[in-house]
Amino acid sequence: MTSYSPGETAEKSGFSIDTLRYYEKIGLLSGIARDTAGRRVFTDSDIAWLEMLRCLRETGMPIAEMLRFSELTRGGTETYTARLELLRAHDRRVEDEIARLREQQRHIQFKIDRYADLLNTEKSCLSPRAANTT
Amino acid sequence: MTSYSPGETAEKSGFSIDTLRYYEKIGLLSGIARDTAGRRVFTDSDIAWLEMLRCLRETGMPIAEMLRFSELTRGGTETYTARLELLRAHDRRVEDEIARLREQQRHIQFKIDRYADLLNTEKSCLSPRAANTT
DNA sequence: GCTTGACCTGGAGTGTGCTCCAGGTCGCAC
DNA sequence: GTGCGACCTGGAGCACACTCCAGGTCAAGC
Repeated sequence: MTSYSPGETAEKSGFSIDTLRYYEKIGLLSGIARDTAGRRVFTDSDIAWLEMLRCLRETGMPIAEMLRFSELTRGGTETYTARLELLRAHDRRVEDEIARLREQQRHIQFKIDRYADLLNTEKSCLSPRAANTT
Repeated sequence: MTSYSPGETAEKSGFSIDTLRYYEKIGLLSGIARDTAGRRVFTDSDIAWLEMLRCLRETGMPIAEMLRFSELTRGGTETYTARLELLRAHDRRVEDEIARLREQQRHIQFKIDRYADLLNTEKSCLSPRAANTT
């Protein structure tokens, strides 16, 4: 099992070293090994867990809920159902968020079209003979 | 031209009265009329502008950029190109954000499937004869 | 054995976007 | 003319998720 220094882990995971420390402090990372000098030693499975965290984080899950998920993950088989439900609820929220963004994007694109039209009209006024070339 | 009290405006726009005051203070709303008692009086075009702000806000545009957009809007025809560019850039960011969410959502759904499989396997162990009924 | 650089700790500070509060004003209903 | 509720102001406070800092430790290279 390969092991990684804090610096390597930061680079691989995309979290800063400070964020890694912060995540350990609040309990999102647990059981991180130390070397004789007290420095953190990350494993492949730590990296995998960090990727999971990154995925949840980037889809807008609040830290508090990620904490709940990592507590469940520390539990055994009997927490599978709860974990599944948590992820499914989050998946639905992501779906809703995407739909909301799409909807708002339509409004923005409508505005964009309006401005494009206004600019066109303006151009036509400046050079009237271009008005028919629509 | 219909006019609206702060309370009505809050309800119609979805922003709280405090947020409306805050937006006026920082310059996102300008030229809001007052009645004789000094109370704000909003018009239909204020409401329309608030809808635009809501749209930009909910698609993740930072306040600083919304400020820039409202300054452009206060300018005349000669800012159309700049406004168009700003909106187009934002539209692209929204597009990217949606793509990013979709991509991360795939990872989450992969995890969901894994947990669902694990639960199935577990069930099969408890009642072995169900193992073939895949 | 000394320097260097990566890391350690606890705790304070930061940026963003609101949200709340104290103390006051106004207009209307009773 | 008193009470009430909606609103006003300036400014403080808050939630979130980090990010930075001071002061210190350790291992490796020269």
